[in-house]
Amino acid sequence: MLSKIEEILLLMVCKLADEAFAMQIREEVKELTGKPYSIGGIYVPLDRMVKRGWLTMQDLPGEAKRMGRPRRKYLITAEGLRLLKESHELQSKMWNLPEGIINKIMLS
Amino acid sequence: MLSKIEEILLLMVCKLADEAFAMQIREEVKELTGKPYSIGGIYVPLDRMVKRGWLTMQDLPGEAKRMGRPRRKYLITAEGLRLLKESHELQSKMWNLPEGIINKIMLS
DNA sequence: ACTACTTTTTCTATTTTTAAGAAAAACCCA
DNA sequence: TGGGTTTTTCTTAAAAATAGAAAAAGTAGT
Repeated sequence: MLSKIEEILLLMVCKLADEAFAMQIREEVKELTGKPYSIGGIYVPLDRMVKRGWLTMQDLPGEAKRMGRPRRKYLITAEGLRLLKESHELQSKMWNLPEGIINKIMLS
Repeated sequence: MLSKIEEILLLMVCKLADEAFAMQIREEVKELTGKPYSIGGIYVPLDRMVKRGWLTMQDLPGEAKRMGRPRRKYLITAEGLRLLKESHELQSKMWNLPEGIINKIMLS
């Protein structure tokens, strides 16, 4: 099962598409959650997912005009997509509860 | 931020209401996710959430006809409800993406 | 009442993940 | 060339997930 941060990161990679660089992703996560994330908090799970084959990296050496190391673009794999879909389906299932329960939660 | 299992457990406590005993919850989680969970996989996060004030426990000594120790019923607190709501809102926000991206994922 | 059995909880140990950030690498421009 | 900026690599510490043995408490049969 995907962890929370893994799910968020995979989704942000999909969303950013050609702009899916680690620091851009970090920005998106901050915006989404409202909380700043440490550098390791982004790279560590991203790299773990690369190792597992849920993401791939594509080096863009010097191509884009910028400072720093060769930027790495992240791309989601078929397996990554499958897991993300599965995760979303679990959530739909989870929250598919009787009206009364949902109201109790959402009106709290 | 709630972890995946914490969110599921809080939700199952809400759903089961008067039947929110650990082993019942374990059954529900298995049914929801399709995977069996170890005993510790249920009790450890439940107890952690009690310590944090997201759940409370109510002892029902001998009341219900059954074997074993006095059964413990779990109840969600106001703080637990708040976190669950927050978690749901984050998810709605996350998955609120352009149609094209959603399709790419859901049709994979 | 003693014993065997069932159910639920308590407790512990191991592995995995999260989290934070220092240090290194690569590039830019004066 | 040398100082400044950006991105990545690497390391460490804390928290969470996972698995399951052992203990507790009651029941039923003899």
